Order: sequence, then structure tokens, then C-alpha cells
Amino acid sequence: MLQIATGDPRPIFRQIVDGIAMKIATGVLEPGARLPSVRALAMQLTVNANTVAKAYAELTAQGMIESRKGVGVFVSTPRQTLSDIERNRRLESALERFLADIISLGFSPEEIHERVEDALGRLRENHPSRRKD
Amino acid sequence: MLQIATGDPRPIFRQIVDGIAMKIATGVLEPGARLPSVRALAMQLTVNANTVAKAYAELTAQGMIESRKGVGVFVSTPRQTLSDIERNRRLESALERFLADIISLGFSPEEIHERVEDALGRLRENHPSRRKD
Amino acid sequence: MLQIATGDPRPIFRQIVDGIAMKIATGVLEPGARLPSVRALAMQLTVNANTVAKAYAELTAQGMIESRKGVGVFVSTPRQTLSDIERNRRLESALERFLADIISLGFSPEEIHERVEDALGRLRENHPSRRKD
Amino acid sequence: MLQIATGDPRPIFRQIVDGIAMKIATGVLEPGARLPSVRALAMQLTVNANTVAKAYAELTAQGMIESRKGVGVFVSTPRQTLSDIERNRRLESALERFLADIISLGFSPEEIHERVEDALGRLRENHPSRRKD
DNA sequence: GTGGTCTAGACCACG
DNA sequence: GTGGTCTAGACCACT
Repeated sequence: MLQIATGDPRPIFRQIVDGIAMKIATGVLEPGARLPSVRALAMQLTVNANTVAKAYAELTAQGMIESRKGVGVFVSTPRQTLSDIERNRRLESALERFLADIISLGFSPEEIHERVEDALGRLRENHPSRRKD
Repeated sequence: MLQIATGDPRPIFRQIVDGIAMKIATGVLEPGARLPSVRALAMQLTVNANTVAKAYAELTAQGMIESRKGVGVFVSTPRQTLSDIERNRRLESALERFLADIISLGFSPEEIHERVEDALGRLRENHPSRRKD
Repeated sequence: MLQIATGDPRPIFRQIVDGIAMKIATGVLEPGARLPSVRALAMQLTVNANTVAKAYAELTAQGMIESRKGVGVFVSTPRQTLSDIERNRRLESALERFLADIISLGFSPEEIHERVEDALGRLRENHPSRRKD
Repeated sequence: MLQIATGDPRPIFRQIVDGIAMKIATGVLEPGARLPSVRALAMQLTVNANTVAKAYAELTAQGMIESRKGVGVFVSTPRQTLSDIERNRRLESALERFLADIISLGFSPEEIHERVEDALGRLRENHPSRRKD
């Protein structure tokens, strides 16, 4: 279900964070849903358990999941943790980074537009009415 | 002309690479244009000469600039160095990271669309209809 | 300068986070100040370098410090990263936790009041005009 | 009467311990008052009986309750089990953690003072002038 | 079984 | 030298 790509420039734990965050954001994983245990996911991805634990820790810090010792890890109900200023700051910096990453690949703005629209379209499908809180 | 920000999370050499790549991609620097020498740029930015050399090396490896011995460093005429497969892989990976970063901030696909359009619009201005090759 | 207490119920990395956060909040460490390197602090506290790195990572995630590879770790200029709702939520939960931790120690509300006032007084001294942003 | 919250980061047995300790400290449960049996409380909270037993064991070890075989579990008359040094150490440690948690949220000492006073006020109401021993 | 913490030691990226 | 990532393996707390 989750995929780790060795060619990907992102570190492993980051790929895990991104992958799970995406699943939660698109509603594939709903609030209350249980995630695979640290050890189970580590085994499945054939990475070290600490690496998965680190990814889970980051998602926990971001308020996207909650863990209960001896029980498991669960998707938490979404809330707005960041200030509006900070949200915008992060959007801007992510956008800047994204453009910096791809600009030297020689894609034209039109091509980039197309690909982003595709991706957003895929998001919208599984994501018909985003909760506001 | 080029700016190094200490607060920027990117390493210095990366900021240089991105800055120059952006200038080339947007047409501010045209093929054949001369870049400052390694030493001159290092002085101007008050960074280590090795750092500038590393940035130039990366840009050279990407085929965006070329140095002519004893003459200087110049923007090269655009060539496609990466395979289409590789370019697409990198675009996908950058896109996934971007969306993962952004989506957990609670922005709706519509909002993201708007912001990306803004940014692309800013790009298109300095970039009327470049290369399709 | 920083102290790790073996009897302390908090894990080591938490004690480091708390200690540094306190120093930043009270102005003992000012924005831009450099923190000891991961390895240096690990040596000084005779703990593993990974433990210090974990503490620094948490402070970084909280936006209190910034690290630059190959350079060092620095106190960042404070900003308001969390939404007001989230700030209040966290204040409440910290308060609840604090009271739960100490209530069974047999201190009366008056004693608790006194001790908290002492601590707040110490904060106010080094902290005469808290910046708002 | 006692509440277990699944979202609470504390383990269940801890929530039980804290909840009962709080009731005793605030005088809601007076010395000699009878507590529900392990099984009864487990049923009521729909948790495992072992979990309740563990909570009762900890409260017993702390001298806050005592069980009389074949009769039931009762709130004991308060005794000081921890040394003053140990109590103070724990208070300091809890205080440090609390302030570290809170101060990085950007609350001013004045705001913190206010909120702590509120919370202590709520405590004092059910706690007119208990033990100074 | 679950997650959390810590250690030891390796390798990489950066300046 | 700096910080960041990953592994391997240990121990603890909780259910």
C-alpha cells in the first residue's frame, strides 16, 4: 500500500510522512482509523523500526495522528493547529521550493500547470467536501 | 543581483544554483550571457569560493552553463540532458512532496490552484513562450 | 550550564528541550545566538549524540531554533506559529497535566500558587518586555 | 463519575490514578469514603480489570487508598509518604516542564498567572482549607 | 503484542 | 568540523 522509492531524493522517513499525510488529506484514511504498527510497517517496507517511529513522531507533532502506548496509532480528527500567517508562510515556501526544484527540468509553465491540475483533480475526487475545522 | 538569505533552509550552494537556474529559465539570463567568475561571485556574496565552485559544477553537470578555460563562464544553449523518464520522475516526486507539504495545512484544492496559478503567472511574464524542444 | 537529572521522570531529550526552551523564553539565549553543537552538548551531558539531535529536532519543529548543515544551530527570531485555538488548547492541557502531576504530592493550592508565582517572577526578571510577533 | 478519554495522551491507568487522586486532594472523596470495587469500576469504565487493579495498586503504594480484604477499597487518612526533598524535587520538575510547555507558546507571564489562578480557584472551591501537615 | 527512549556506530551532505 | 539519516539492538511502560 505505501511505497518507498530508492531513487527518490527525499529521505525514507519523509516519504513515509508524505505518503500517510496524503492518505489522510485525501480521506483514504479517516479519523479514528488505525495505522499499521511501527514494527509491522517497518517490516513491510523493509526499513528499520526507528525510521517508521520517526515518521509517526513527526505526524504526531503535526497533530495528524495520535498514538497510545500498548494500543496503536490512530488518525486524529483534523484541527487547525497553525496560525493563518504560518499557514501562508508555509504555502509560499513550499511553492517556492517546488518551482525551484522543477524549473531547471525544462518544463514550460503550461506543462507545469497541466500536471498540477491533474494532481489537484485526483485530490478533489477523493475529497469532495473538505471539512472546515 | 543574486541574494543569499541566512534564514533560508536551503544550503548556500543550493540557493546559488536555484537562483541562477531561475534566471536562465525565465530568460533573464540568455544563452551566451556571461556569468561572474567563481571568485568574483564568492566575493560579492561573501561566501567561500568552494561553495560557488560547487554551484557552478552542478549547473555545468546539468548542462545549463559551460566554462571556457581562460575566458569565463557562460549560459549554454539549452539542451535536453535528462531523459524524459527521468524528468517526469523528478516532476512527480517534486509534485508529491509539494502536495504533501501543502495539503496538511488545510488548504482546499481550489485555494492551492489559485496560488499556483499566481506563481505560474509571475513566471510566464518573464518567460513569454520559451523552448518546447 | 544545562543539567540532566537522572531522578527526573522526564526523558533526557525532553529535559534538554525544556531547558533550552526556557533559556530562549527568558532571554538568556537571544535570537541569532549559537547553540552548542550536537556532539559538543552530547559530550558535555554525557548522553548519546542522537539524543541531543532529537531534542534539537523538536525545537526546530517548534520553530524555536534553526539549524544549518555544516554550520551549526541557532536561536530563531520568535514568531507565532500556532493558531490561537491551538495555543489555548495546549495551555489548558499543560495546566491540566501540571495539576495532575502535583496534586497527589499533597501541596495545598496556596503552596502551589506561591511556587508558581516564584517561578513566574524569575521569568519576568529576565523578560521585561516580551516581543509580540 | 470518573471519565476516560480515548484522545487523552495519558495511559488509561494513569487517567484513573489522576482522577481519583484529584478527587481525594480536592476533598470530593473524604478519608474513609468507599471506592467502587476493581471489577465494578472496570465495568463502569469499560476497561480491563487489570488496568483498574494497576491504578489501585499505585494509589495504594502512594498511601492514598487502602483495601481491606473482603470489605472493599477506602480512602485512607492522609499521611506524608514522600520526603519533603522528594516532594519539592517533583514539584520543581513538574513546574519546569509546565513552564517550558507554556512559555514557548508565547504567553506572557501575566497571562499564565491569570490562567493558573483560574485553575487554582476552581481547585480551592472544593478544597476549603485542607491539610498543612 | 503495542509505542517510546536510548545507545552505538555508520554514512552522507555541507562549508 | 557541522547537522541529518539510517541501522541494529536494548530496555521500559502499557494493555
